[in-house]
Amino acid sequence: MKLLVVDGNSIVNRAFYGIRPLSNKDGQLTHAIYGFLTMLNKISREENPEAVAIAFDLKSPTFRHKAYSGYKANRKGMPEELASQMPPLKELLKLLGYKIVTCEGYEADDILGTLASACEQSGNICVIATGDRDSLQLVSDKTSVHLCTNRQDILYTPEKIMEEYGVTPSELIEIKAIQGDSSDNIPGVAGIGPKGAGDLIQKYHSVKYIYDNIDELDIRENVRNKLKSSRDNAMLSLMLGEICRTAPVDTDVESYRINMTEPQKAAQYIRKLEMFKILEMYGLDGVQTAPETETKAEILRLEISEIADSKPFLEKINSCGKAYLSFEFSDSQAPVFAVMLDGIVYTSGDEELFDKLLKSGAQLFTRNIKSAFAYADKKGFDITGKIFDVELAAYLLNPSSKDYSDENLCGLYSISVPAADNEEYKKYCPLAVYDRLCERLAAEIEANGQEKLLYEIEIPLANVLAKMENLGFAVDRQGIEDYGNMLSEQIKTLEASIYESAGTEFNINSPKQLGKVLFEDLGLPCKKKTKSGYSTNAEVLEGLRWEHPVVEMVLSYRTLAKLNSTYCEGLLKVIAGDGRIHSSFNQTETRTGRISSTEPNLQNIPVRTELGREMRRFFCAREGWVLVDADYSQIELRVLAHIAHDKNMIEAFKNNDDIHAITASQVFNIPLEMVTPIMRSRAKAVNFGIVYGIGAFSLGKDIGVSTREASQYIKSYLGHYSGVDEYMNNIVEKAKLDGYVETMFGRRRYLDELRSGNRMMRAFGERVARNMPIQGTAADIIKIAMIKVDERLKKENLRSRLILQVHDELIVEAPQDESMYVAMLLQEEMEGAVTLDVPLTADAAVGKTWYDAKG
DNA sequence: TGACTCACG
DNA sequence: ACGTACGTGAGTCAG
Repeated sequence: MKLLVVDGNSIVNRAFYGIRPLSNKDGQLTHAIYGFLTMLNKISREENPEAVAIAFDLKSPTFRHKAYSGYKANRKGMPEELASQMPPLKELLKLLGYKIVTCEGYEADDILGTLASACEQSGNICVIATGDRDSLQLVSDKTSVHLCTNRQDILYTPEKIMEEYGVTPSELIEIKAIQGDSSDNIPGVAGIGPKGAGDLIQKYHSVKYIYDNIDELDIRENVRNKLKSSRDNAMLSLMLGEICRTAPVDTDVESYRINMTEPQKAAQYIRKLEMFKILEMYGLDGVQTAPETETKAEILRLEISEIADSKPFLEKINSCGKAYLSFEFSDSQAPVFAVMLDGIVYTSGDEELFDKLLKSGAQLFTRNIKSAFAYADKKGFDITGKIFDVELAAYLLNPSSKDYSDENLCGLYSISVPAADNEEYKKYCPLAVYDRLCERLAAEIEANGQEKLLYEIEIPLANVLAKMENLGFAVDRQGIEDYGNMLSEQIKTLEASIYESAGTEFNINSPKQLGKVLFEDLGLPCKKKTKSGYSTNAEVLEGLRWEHPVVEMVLSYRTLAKLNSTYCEGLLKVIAGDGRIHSSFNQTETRTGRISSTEPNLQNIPVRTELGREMRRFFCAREGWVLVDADYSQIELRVLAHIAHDKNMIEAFKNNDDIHAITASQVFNIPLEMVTPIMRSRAKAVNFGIVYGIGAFSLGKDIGVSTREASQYIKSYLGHYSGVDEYMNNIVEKAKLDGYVETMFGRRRYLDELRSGNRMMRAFGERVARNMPIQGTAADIIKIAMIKVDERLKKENLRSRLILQVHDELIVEAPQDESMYVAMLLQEEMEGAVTLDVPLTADAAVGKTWYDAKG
């Protein structure tokens, strides 16, 4: 039999520091629990043990079997954020059928040693899972150590240890006795480190032998003296370093067999912690959780029937004024839908009935309302009545979530979903409890003060986005093909030159192969590395430009290959039958409130380089029409000036000054006339940095000055813009108190990172706290502008339509004769979307193609 | 599937 | 001592 012995404390520590904080709605942190179970599961899959023992230290032992006064005195206590996860973790492990082992006066290490010995004696196999190299001394032909590190797991057998350390497992104790271990307060021999200790033990095998023969051995004199003066410490260390194998714990391997007796309880507990991935991992996602009232015999059944007669059905909906609705559309756009009434789910495919429902004026409770808007747009009618969209509501409540499915949301709010006996009907199960789910979500939206955000921004926006998707963006297919062919030619030529220059043929697209060629075959100096090898990104290559002619060619190759594969080939693949590209605009993807664009992403079409910008010549208006393009000028900095109430910055924007030049004159303390282009561009980078949450190192790297100099700039900046300085400090403090930050319109982002024990993670949380209200408010503003533009185009019976948004830019396709008016309309609605303490300005331009229409 | 690279605001 | 600015999506390689 195979026994897996888990070093619980070590693994939970790795999980805690390795994963960013997660918590459930009660505020219970769960990332250490989640990480622990994920790691345990991975190890179990690899090792396949029949029995598992999970060893933990006890919190405050009353005595130690190792009588050494300073022992582990300097080991840090467990942070509260981790301590709070220990009781639920242990409870959950028990529910999952694992046996937990602790022992008064003994450490987890000692339990590992004891169980490993027990296995060896009873002829069983033992695998120890730990993140700590201390346990390697326990390795034998029956015991292996599965070491979990940040990078990868390594399985240690006696052979592997010999390969890595050149000694036997038990000789590791001898090495440690000489080298010492400050984290365990093992003194060792002063002045001898891992290398010296390893060499001594490889040669002489034991500390005792070394001391017994110390004057006869071939040892360097200074090492001999160090050994001599630390003799007592070395002997003590030998004792301290050896893991005890006689802890009084249950050594009957049979008793550790995995045995989950109450899967329902386990499932319920996992749901309470909101760890739905774990539910799947243990195959418990199908296990029904007993209702909290303990009337567990009763299983909710989905009651379902077809709508026989639509007339009385509609009347009933109209009289209650609410419809809980789910739907999907087939390729022919025929709807299949279901409506919940009094807990019963009614299904239908009657198109006329569906349209009537959408037009009835009843409040619709549903999800994916964007696709219903798209359907109505295609059929030429409007959806009336108030709309509640589950996914949009859930997104506003927590934009960081990755899963807005009904199942997940019901789990989140402990709403038991009825089960269906029919596969086909499974998808309708949550609809039977939609009244409860919607009520909960709506109540939270109200409690957060996010009603306007939901009903006046996101839901109307879904309609605008649906229409943009339907209409699409016309493209010049032939133009893209020709351009792509031209690129392919150049790529072929470059490829040949690169092979010749490098003296070898390889896959230039493979960073691994490219790294080998540049840094090994050609011997170029390597400055930066990635996890898996040499870094070959553009920044690194720029630095090597003058080292070898092949570098320049690789840079060009990369540029051309990207243009060709992502843009030419990629876009050609998604041109629809109408000659237009219909991107999807996702409204629940970003954590800041921006929209995203997929299949294809039209928000990252090249513009920064002239060659890439050519691509925009192929995005055009249909025959006789033109594009009207308008973009906000400095919207994020203006938002910052407003929310930070910074007098200085507000004044600059009121005067319609060149903000980067003004910033330069302030930061460098010189008159505006004396600002050079270089200074302006540095000031611009500082402005960007401020919005992103600033760091001197990165700013310095960005503008090519020392970290020192960059930090001078920042200091000077914050000195002149004291309102910004105050805001940056206050927002972080507020975020720590509230647990979230928000935009001017109440869009929230929760920041569990701020409570992390990990410094990097906390620093990240602080930058996000500074940035999200700015980026998010700007996102809110352009969304409002889009809704207003759309409304006005409709109200004024114009034929022009919005076709694209790129964060601070809107594009309208307009008939030639409407173009001038629409340019004005766009500018007006964008600038007037909201009123801030600073003016908002937008610049509009008209052109036949996107290239021409962008100022 | 994750890592790397690179396109955009 | 350690890694380094915010937010995205797509193509490619390699395990």
